[in-house]
This record gives sequence, structure tokens and C-alpha cells, in this order.
Amino acid sequence: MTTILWFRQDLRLTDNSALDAAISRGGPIVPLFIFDHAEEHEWSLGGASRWWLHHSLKRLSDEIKERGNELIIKSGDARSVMGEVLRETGATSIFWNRCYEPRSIIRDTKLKQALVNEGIDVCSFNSSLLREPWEVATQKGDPYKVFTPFWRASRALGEPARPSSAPDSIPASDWAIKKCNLNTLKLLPDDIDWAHGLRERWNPGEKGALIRLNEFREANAHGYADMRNIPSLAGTSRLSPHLHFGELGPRQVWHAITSNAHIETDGIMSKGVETFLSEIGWREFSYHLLYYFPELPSAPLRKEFERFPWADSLSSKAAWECGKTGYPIVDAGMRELWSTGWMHNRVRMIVASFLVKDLLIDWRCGARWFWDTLVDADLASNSASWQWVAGCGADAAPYFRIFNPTTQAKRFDPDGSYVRQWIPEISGLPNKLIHTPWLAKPIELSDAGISMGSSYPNPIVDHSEARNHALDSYKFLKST
DNA sequence: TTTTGAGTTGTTCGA
DNA sequence: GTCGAACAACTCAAA
Repeated sequence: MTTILWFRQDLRLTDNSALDAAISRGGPIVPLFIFDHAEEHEWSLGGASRWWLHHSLKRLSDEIKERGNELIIKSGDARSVMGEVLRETGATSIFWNRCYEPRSIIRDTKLKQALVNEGIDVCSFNSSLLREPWEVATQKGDPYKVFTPFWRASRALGEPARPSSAPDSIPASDWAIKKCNLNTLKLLPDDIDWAHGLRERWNPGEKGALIRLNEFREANAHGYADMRNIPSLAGTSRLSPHLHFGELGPRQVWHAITSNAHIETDGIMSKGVETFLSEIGWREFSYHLLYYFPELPSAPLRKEFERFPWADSLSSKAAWECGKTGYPIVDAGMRELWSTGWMHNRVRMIVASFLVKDLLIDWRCGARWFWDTLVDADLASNSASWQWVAGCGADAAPYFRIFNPTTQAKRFDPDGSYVRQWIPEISGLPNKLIHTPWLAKPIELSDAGISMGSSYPNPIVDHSEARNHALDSYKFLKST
């Protein structure tokens, strides 16, 4: 009656459907994590994600130990590892929660087939989405390509199931299992310790996730609609990495946010709550798109974009990556990303628009950089969002919607406190110049201790010229 | 089958 | 300074 519980992107014990099912089945449980990223592939874990995974596994391991069992960590190809554990434990069934990346779907489908053929009882569950990607469909049965009708249809399916609570104990037995030490996976940086800023900012693991959820619910959920756009405030939920690794699930988020005080009369939710829920909706929509369009990470959904005349400038790409474009709001965002593994959402849109529309660099370059540096790097959200910015996605931004970095900065960082936090070398500028140091007079620069071109770069492009160039390129696309 | 209404996040220009 | 229109049609989803 032994059950293997295969942990993947569901590194939690609360509201974990596979775990609940394994426990109610009875019999001992083998909690297993397989690190199958040793072999490099196109979307192997990025550096920041590896750091997060290490700590998340450590926490999960502690939680399981407290409940009288042990997380078995193994490295290698999922199928051969699974065969090994079956032999070592004599388990007769394997439970897991579903993953939705194209590569995972292929792996899991093959694996399930093979295991079923060997007489193993394999059950999979949904614990990482409010709805399965295929549950939401148009009247014709097609996938949705526009967010609003998708989200309406998803909501119309009713309230998500109530989350279950974590079990008090997880029954174990005595097995002799070969396992590896977490440290041997080498998930942490080994030469240079670049994770300092990550440690300061984040608390990976289920406990940290629940604390964050609670803080957000109490402090920010109501004012979310307005607060979320100001990058100097902690107005966003910052739940994205926790959700990505499944340290909490969207059902828990949904019920925490919609419960009690945040509902106004007649079940109408406050604007802040509705706005936040729609962000959960965008996550669902991205998974829906990735499921039906598995090429999403690498190919534009609008095929005409295959012909887009992207520029191939290594030097401007490098300036963008290291936060030296000369546009303070862009540079602040890129440095926040490098330092903390995360960037405020408003600023993500600004830097993405800048890369794609001002520098005319292929959105896939930006998506790749985000993939390697974000702690919340998620194939579905990252790919769908970059395509949206570039204008080649489902429900794309119109091509003439080109963010003006200066206008955005003045609107959403009016006193420059976000920029000053990340670009100390220009912090001496007065507020009226903080977003436009190139307009400062020599005396103003020397007062602030700045030497343009050495202590802080001149803008690498003129936004207004770049905008016209982008409009021409997009027009060219339409005319061919 | 045809029609109709709508579509995350913006900017600029001219009145 | 504020306001509305233009930026462009096209595709999607439902009636």
C-alpha cells in the first residue's frame, strides 16, 4: 500500500491535492523530489531559480521531518529514478500534482504510460491552477485568445474549491533508499556569492509564503489597485516566486483575499481585490495559452512577427542588462532585478517596452535574461507577457503603445525615491531632474557630484527618435 | 451565418 | 493646464 508522492512545483503541505489523496488512501508515503535539471536544455533553471529551489527544498524537507517522514531527494532522469524508488520501497502507486510546461507534459505523459504498463497505479491532480487549462473554453470549444472573456468564463465556473489544511503527520516506513544530499545538487552559486540581495529580500518556503500572503491581505489588498503601480512602495503582493514553486497555491490565495473584511456589500468585492484577482487570472490565462500554444516561449503567436526587423546590437543589449542605458527608471529596474532577483511589475513593463521598442531588440532576448535572473521566472507568465509587450502575443498591446520612460517615471516615481534607491550615483539631483539627468546644467551636475558619461551614462538612444523608428518598423511589418 | 461590441497597463498633438 | 481625438485596423467571442 506504499505510495510515492512526487513533489515538483508544489513544494508545500497545505492544500496539496496529491498529498491529501495519498494520505486518505492509507499506508506509508514516500515523499520524493527528483532533480532532473542536471542535463542542460533550453529552459533549464536559471541561476536565481536554482537559488530559490535550494532553499525551498530545505524548508519542505524540514516540514516533512516534523511530520515524521523524510523528503527523499534524488538526481537524474525521472523515469529511471522512479524505477529505482519503486524497487527500493515496493510502492504500488505514485501520486503527483500536474505541471504544464510543454516539456513536463511530454515527460509525464510518457512516464505515466510506462508506469501504468508495469501495473503501477498513477494518479495526478491539480494543485497549481484555479482551473485546468482545458476546463476554460469558448462555446465552440476553442481556447481563448483574449483575456477578458477568458477570465469571465473562468469565474463563471464558480468559486474555486476551499483549500485543505496541512496534515499533522505523514505516515512513513523503514526503507533503505539511496538519496542525495541537497548540497550535492549544487543549486547555490559556488564562485561569486551574488545571492546576497536575494537572501535579504526573500524568505523561500511554505512558511515564508504564508507569512507574505497574510501581510499582503492585511496591509495592501484593499489599496492594491492604486498602490501596485508605485515601485517605491511594497504595494504588490510579491507572491510570484512562492506561487511559481508551489509554496502556496492559487486556491489559498483566492480564499484568503476574498474572505471577510475585503468583501463589500452583496458580495461585491472592492476594486483592489478585483484587480488583484485579475492578476491571478493573468497567471491562469498564461498557462491556458502555453498549454494550447506550446511554442509560446520561442515563436510569436502572430506569425507576421517572424519577419520583424529586430536590431542585433550587443552593446545596447549589454547596457540594458547591467542597467546603464542612461534612463534612470530603466536602469533602476534592471539593477533591482540583478540585485534582488525580482522587479516591480510596473517597471517590468517599462524596461521591456524599452528593450523591444526603443532598442528594437527581439523580445526573446529579454525573456531569456528575465528567465536567468528572476526568482519568479515562469515559462508561461514570462513568455506570454513578453509577447504581449512586443505586440506579437494573444491580445497584444497595439504597436503604437510605446512607453515613454520619462513620462512613466514622473507619473509612478514622482519623488524619485525608487530611482535614488537603485542609482545612488545620481541621488544628489533635485527631484525635477532625477529622471532626466541629461537635461541638467553643468552646475547642477557638479553640485550633485555627477559627471555625465563617466559616473552615469548619457542616454544610449533618444527616446523620441527611437519611438519614430519603432513606429516605422511596425508599419513596415504591416505593409509586407 | 452574420453581426456586433469589445479589447490590461500609453503617448502625443492640437484645440 | 486640461481634454479629446488620433494612432489602425483586426480579431475574437458571443448573440
